[in-house]
Parts: sequence; C-alpha cells; structure tokens
Amino acid sequence: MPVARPEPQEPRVIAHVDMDCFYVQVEQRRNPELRGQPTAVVQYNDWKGGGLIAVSYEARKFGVKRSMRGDEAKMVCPSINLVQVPVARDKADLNVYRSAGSEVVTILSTKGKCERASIDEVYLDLTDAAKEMLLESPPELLELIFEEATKSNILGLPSDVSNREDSVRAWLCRADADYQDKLLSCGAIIVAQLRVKVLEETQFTCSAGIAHNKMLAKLVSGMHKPAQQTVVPSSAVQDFLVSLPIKKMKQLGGKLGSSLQDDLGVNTVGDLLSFTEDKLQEYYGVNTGTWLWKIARGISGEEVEDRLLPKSHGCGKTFPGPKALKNNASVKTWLDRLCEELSERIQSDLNQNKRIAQTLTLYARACKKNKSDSIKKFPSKSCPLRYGTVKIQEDAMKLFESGLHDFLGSQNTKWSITSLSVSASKIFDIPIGTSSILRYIKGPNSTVSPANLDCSSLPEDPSLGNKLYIAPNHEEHCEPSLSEKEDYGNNSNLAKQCQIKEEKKVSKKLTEVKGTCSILKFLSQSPVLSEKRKIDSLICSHPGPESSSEPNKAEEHKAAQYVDRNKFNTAGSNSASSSTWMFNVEDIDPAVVEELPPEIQREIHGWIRPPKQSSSKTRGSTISSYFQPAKSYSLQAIPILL
DNA sequence: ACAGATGGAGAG
DNA sequence: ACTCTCCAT
Repeated sequence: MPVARPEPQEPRVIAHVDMDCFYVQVEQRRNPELRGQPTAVVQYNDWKGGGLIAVSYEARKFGVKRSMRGDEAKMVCPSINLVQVPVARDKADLNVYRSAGSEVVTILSTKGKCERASIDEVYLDLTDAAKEMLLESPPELLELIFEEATKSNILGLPSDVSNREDSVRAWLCRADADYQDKLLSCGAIIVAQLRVKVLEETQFTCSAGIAHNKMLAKLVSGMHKPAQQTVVPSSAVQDFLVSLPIKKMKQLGGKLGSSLQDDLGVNTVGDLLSFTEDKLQEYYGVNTGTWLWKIARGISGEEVEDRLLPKSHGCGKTFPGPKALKNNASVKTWLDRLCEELSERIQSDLNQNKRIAQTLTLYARACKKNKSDSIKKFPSKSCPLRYGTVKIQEDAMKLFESGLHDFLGSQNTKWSITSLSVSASKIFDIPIGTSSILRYIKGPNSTVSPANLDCSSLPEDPSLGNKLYIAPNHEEHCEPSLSEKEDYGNNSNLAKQCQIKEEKKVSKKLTEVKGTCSILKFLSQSPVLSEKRKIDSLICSHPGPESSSEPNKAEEHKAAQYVDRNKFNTAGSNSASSSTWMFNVEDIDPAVVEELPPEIQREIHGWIRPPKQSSSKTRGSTISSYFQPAKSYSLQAIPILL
C-alpha cells in the first residue's frame, strides 16, 4: 500500500527521464538498418512468435502493443522487424540492456541527485542545479535559449499555436514568473541539455517530465513521446489532475484503482477531491488514505534517492504448459543455470561496484495435479547468500526442496513447476577500510601482490594444518609503519609475531605466520596464484561454526569442505582481471579473528550479521530442518579489495 | 498464465 | 527476519 511522505517546504525541481522503447533502441544501435523501421524486441520465438517486450513507435502506429505475440504483431504489421532478446543458458539474457541503461545513468547523474528507477528510467533532483542557473544565468537574460528546451511541452500553455516554440521560449524566459516556475524553467533547460547529451553519447532518445515532485514528473514524462519533454507548472497542476483518469496515477493501475472506481465511484483524480482525508482513511487505512488525499492535490513528498544501482539482482524463467518441470532433476538443471547467471551478476557487481549481497531467495510457481487446492502457492524461501556458483546452486536447491516440502504438506501427489527464479538482495557497499586486512597481512608499504606470495613450497603434510608460509618480499614486510601503528596500536599480536619471526629467521626465505591460516589459505587458494599447488594440503580442519549446535549437519559440513575446494574457480572465475577476492565465512577460523588487532576485528565485525535466533523451536521437525540450507552462518562473505 | 523477466515497496 | 502481496514496465 502506498504511503505519504512528509513534503519538503522548499520547492524542488524533479525530473523523470524515460527511455523511448528502450530495448528497441538498443537493438537499433546495434543494427542501424532497423532505425526508422517498425521494430519490436521479442523473447523466445518458438511459441506464436515469442512475446513482445518493446515496440518501436513506427510499429505502434500499426497497433502493435507490448505483450502481443510475434505472430499477432505480424498480422497487424506485416513489415515489422522482430529482433530476439539474446539467449544465454537457454534463457533470456537482458545484460546488454542493463549495461546500455548504465550508460544512460552515467550521463544523467551528472547534474544532481539521481535515482535509477528501473532499467530504463531515472528520477533526478535538479533543485540545486536549477537554483544555481537561476543565480548565474537566469533564462530571462539568456540570449539564446537552449534549442531543445524550446521544444518543451508546457502544461497549460496553448499548444495549437503556429509559433509554439516562440511561446515556449517566452514562457521559459518570462521575467514575471514566480520563483517556482523560474526554477522549473531552469530545470527544463538542464533536462534538455542532458537529453541532448544522452543522444550524442549513446544514440538513445528519451522523454522526460519536469515538475515539483516525483509523482507529477513521472505522470507527464510519457505524455509526449518519443524524444520530448513536458513541464508541469504548479499553476497547471489542478486543471491537469481533475480530468485525469484515476487509473493513470502511479500505484492506482491495479486493484486499489479498481476499488476506487467500483467502491467509491471515483473515475478521475478530480472525483477524489470530494472525499475528506478522514473518509479516505476510513476506507483504506491511515497510510493509504492520507496518500490518496494528497496525490489528488498533486502533493507528493517522496524524495529522489541517491542510487545509481539496483537494490537486487534476480533471474528467472517460466515453464509454461507442457514445458512445466515435473521432477527434481529438471528443476536442478534449471536452477543450476539460473544460479550460474545470478552468481555471475553478483560477482561483477562486487568487482565493479564493490557491493555484496546478503540474501538469496528462491521463488517458484507450482501446480499440484491433485485437484482441489491447486490454488495453493509455492512459498518463497530465503537464506544467507554465500558467494560462489556451486554454493548458490546448492543453497538454491535446498531452498527449493524446503519450499516443495511445505507446498506438498503431507500429500504425496504429482507436482509441476511452471516458474523458477532466484534473487540476490540486501546488497550493501563494502565498508571503507576493508582493504586494511590485506594491508595488514601484506604489511605497510608492501608491494606484495598475489603473484609474489610464494606458495610453491607449501607443506605437503596436511597435519601441518594451521600453518602456512608466506614469503616476504622485503624485510619490513611485517613492520608496522607509523600510521599503521596508530591504526592497530601496540597489541598487534600478529604484527609482533611477524616481526619477531622476521628478526629470528632473517636468513630464511620463508616466514612462518601463525593464526592466519584461513586468510592465507584463501590467498593461496586463489586461482590467481598457483594451479599446481596441492589443494589438499591446504584444507584446514577447523570445525564449521554450526557443527556444534547442529550435530546432524556436522558430517554434511565436513563433506562440504572438501567439495568446496572448487569454489574459487567459480566465485572468482574472472579474478585474474578482478580486483576483489571473496571468501565465505566458513573459510575463516573464528580463532583467527581474535588474534587480529582490534582495529581489524572491528572491521570484520562490521560485516557480521547477528546470528539468527535458534531455529530449533520454530523449525522443530527433523525433516524440515534437514532441508534448511546454511542458516547459521553469521557472516556470509568477506571481500578483500586489492 | 502477459506460455515474461525483472525490479521496488509495504504489511503481516 | 522472512514471507506474502501488490505494483510497474
């Protein structure tokens, strides 16, 4: 349910920028012959020509609509070009569109706060930029108003005049405008500039709405398309809203909008005005009631978030009709593919944006061939996200089994899965200072790089367990510098140890480092390092954090340790060119953390999520707890930035 | 059952 | 914290 936000007192300048039939434009850039042609982007061609997900404006003239089938489109528009979405791992792969969207965001985020609202839409808060322009070069003094800006559509301004651009120019420059409208004029000019820049640098056109809040900006960004922008002067708001069909309002396109129509007889936003706030709260609760009352008056306090990246990553596929998955093996096949893609995407998010996802969720839709209660939904399931393709695949499969268990209940009927998806959410920036762990290990001013770590003479004897050897590349390898001393204080056990060892074994090439087993294990296991090194000798035998509390999983965990030796091959598959390494919590020995200096400990604890409440009460059944994927890890992943 | 894929948000 | 439902494109 929508909720009203406190509105800022100061007038704002907000823009909503929407790419015109974006996927089509991306394909047209790739193949310029498609420009100016009726074109649609379609996914999966095999059934009735595939489903349309973007339609060019030339094709729209023929009545081609999104979510038509390719065959239908051909019927109404025989000359249409149907371009297929790229396919990877037997599923649609939208990555080309995602990165094209990023190109646009990069440009649009240069003039103020920018919120990526979707793959092809952003909100901008241009208040500051507009104010600045008003001070330094107010439109009324501008000799040459920016050409594109004069093509704006100004709500409330007669548009059927012969010299439209002149009247727009006059409006943008009028000296007697109130402060708010002057800011909007500046906003319109800035947006026009941005749109031209987007076109120049990406070849993509877009449309935009400029208003005092997000709601109005969004409402009008699509009013004049393609490649146009629309301004909403505050004086035009009321007239514009009164006649607006209620369903056109964002958030009212669904059931709430229908309820407004069917239950209250509200068909336009104007109709809403006759209801008091109390009355609306009575019908729809205090939150939604207040929100409705305000939006009817064009009031929306929603802020533009400063966020250029998505909050989650998901990938899924539907298995309609006869394609439904009917056994565990086929589910596993598809889940593995989906997880592979998801893993790649969170890995590149980590590498490129230094962000970590914490939660893995599995969604599915299922049918029971039983009879009556086939309306029952397949429950979604989440668990801590562990990096590495194989881990994600394993956890996702466990989530599926858990969900299926709940879905079937006690019944023992046939089932079929019509849709599967996995998603990674709760994504956080890696805290600054993260690299201090590696700095610490490497020592100050060290030029040690993974390649310098000498792992060629690692002990063959697994019983050496917690000892690994690292070759310093110069004497001061472990000597804390002045700043490092400040950072870590005097109780730097490891540094001291290193230092002592260094002094003792000054003649020796290898320095023994105690207590850093897990971290060094990680470093030495990285594919960046050596491939010939014996992995077996590196496997530490420290117990997993959950093995004591969940005896029934101890064995499983032990086995997993050995299976997991491949994890870095997948988690860091492109780590040769990457600047980030990941390892999972089970790869770090808690005892190691205690040996680290407080500063480092604090850093690590900053990444630790409080452990979940003991699940033994809520999940009493042995069966269901068996199906639970790893839940007891309090820390899923630790990044090391190089 | 948008025989799609992806994303965001609020409520319980 | 997890799950469900709704909404948008």
